[in-house]
Amino acid sequence: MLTASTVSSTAVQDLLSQCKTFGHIKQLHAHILRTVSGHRRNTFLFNLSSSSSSINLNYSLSLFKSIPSPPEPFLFNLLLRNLSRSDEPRATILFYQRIRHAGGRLDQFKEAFKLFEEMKCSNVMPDEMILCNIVSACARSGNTRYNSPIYEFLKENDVRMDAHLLTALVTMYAGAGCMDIARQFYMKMSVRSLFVSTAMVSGFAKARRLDDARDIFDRMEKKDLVCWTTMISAYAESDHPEEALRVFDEMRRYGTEPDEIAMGSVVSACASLGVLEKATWVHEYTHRNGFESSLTVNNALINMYAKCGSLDAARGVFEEMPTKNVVSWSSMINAFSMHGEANDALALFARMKQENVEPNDVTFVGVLYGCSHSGLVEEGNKIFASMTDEYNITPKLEHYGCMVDLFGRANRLPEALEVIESMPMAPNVFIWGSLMSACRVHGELELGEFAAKRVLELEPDHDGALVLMSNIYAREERWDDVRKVRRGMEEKNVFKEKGVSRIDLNGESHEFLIGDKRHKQSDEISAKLKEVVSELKLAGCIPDYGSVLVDV
DNA sequence: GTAGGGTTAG
Repeated sequence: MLTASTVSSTAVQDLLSQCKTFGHIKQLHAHILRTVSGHRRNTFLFNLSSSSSSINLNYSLSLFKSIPSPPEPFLFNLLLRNLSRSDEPRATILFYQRIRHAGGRLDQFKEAFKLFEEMKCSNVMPDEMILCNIVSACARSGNTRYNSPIYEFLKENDVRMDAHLLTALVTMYAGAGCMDIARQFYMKMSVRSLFVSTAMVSGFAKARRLDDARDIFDRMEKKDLVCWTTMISAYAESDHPEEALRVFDEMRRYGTEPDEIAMGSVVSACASLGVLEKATWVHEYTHRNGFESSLTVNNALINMYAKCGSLDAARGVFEEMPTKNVVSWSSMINAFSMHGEANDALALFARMKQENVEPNDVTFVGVLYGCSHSGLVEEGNKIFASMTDEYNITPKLEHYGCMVDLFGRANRLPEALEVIESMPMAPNVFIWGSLMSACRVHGELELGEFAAKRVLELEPDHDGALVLMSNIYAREERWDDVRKVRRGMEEKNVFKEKGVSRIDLNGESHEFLIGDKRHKQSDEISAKLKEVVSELKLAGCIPDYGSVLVDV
């Protein structure tokens, strides 16, 4: 590669632009050391460091370190630009921190960032393009803790906010869920791209602010498939499946046809709708439109059929799939678990193993969920242990939740409590809530009160915990306490959320609420229910009225 | 130079 014996600046620049491999870099490095000295050597080394940062970051940094005198700000910028384009957003962010402070977390980049200290002395100001890259690198890192220092830096230095920088800022804040700040920047923009508007819609959707999301969406002059999909999945995930399907219809009226991602969201909307007729309709739709082999769509269909009550149809989709991935297996396992078929779930888990499909953490949630709902305590316990022993998967909060449920449902409450105490993370409302429900079902008032109090610490208006507390006090005839809890609930407008059950028969929807006589066959249904309950009693089952809120 | 969506669980 190297032929010139005398090295001019342009020759080195030429050679630099030819550096495509690590070997080239090392060759050129050696050449510069042999043939150039003084200030020019420093400049060449710096250029080499910059252009090698995309090939070998560590080497680039050690090159940088070897430069004896601090380079000019321009050169710092060059390196920073290359760094910020690399796939390692953390490098940029830590680098950025180095510019401002000596502190900050140093791990694998520790060595590299020692030298960035020098930048503080060299009075460097990253240019706008680089700042834009830094902000976007920060967004990609997904760590919100860098947001405000970067913004403060922009403010302190009175950086001009152009469309690029604003887009990057909106994306960063929207991605971090800071929607009010994101909106401030969004409003400053005179021209708003599809990208930045979609980022806003998506951010509001994730923050469960659907009206704000819809507002941005409705004001968009142009809409493409991605932003339609964002709006559809926003409704689907926020339990507004009807609205999701309405937006889907509107999209097609506009002449936009779905791809498999959009289709997956639509299927998912039908899953939360829970209506089998709609499910079969969407299934046929996917076939008519060429999605019959789509992994994503088929995975969503398995889940949809399971949630619409048709385990057979779910199994049908699963078995027919030309290719399956871990999501397909997990979805089918969960489908069995959901329907109380833990043995089928376990059998499928075993088959998955035979076919050498590696389970992931979600797979285990499905398996454990099945075990807990079918009372397979020992089996579930073994599987939980195998996560760490065999599969090298660290149990998450959800898995501990399943274990609390597993022991709790089986009336093995001390062990359920042990699980909570052994957790490496702080238990959340669902964990304590699970223990609380188990205590309620099994009449363990003392532990139940303890669990309910933990729930209320985390969520003071938790309806279930307040009702349980009031019922526990009522049982102990502590009427003052009962009144206190009840009055508190009234003042804060907390009501036990009423569970509605719905069944769709022949295209007609039938809804039932507690104490509800609206249905035209209400009397017949009640009579049949009584009959079933008395048969259950004969078979040894005792109905549980413990959770019914008694009006005091 | 910037930059947007999805399927399993919870």
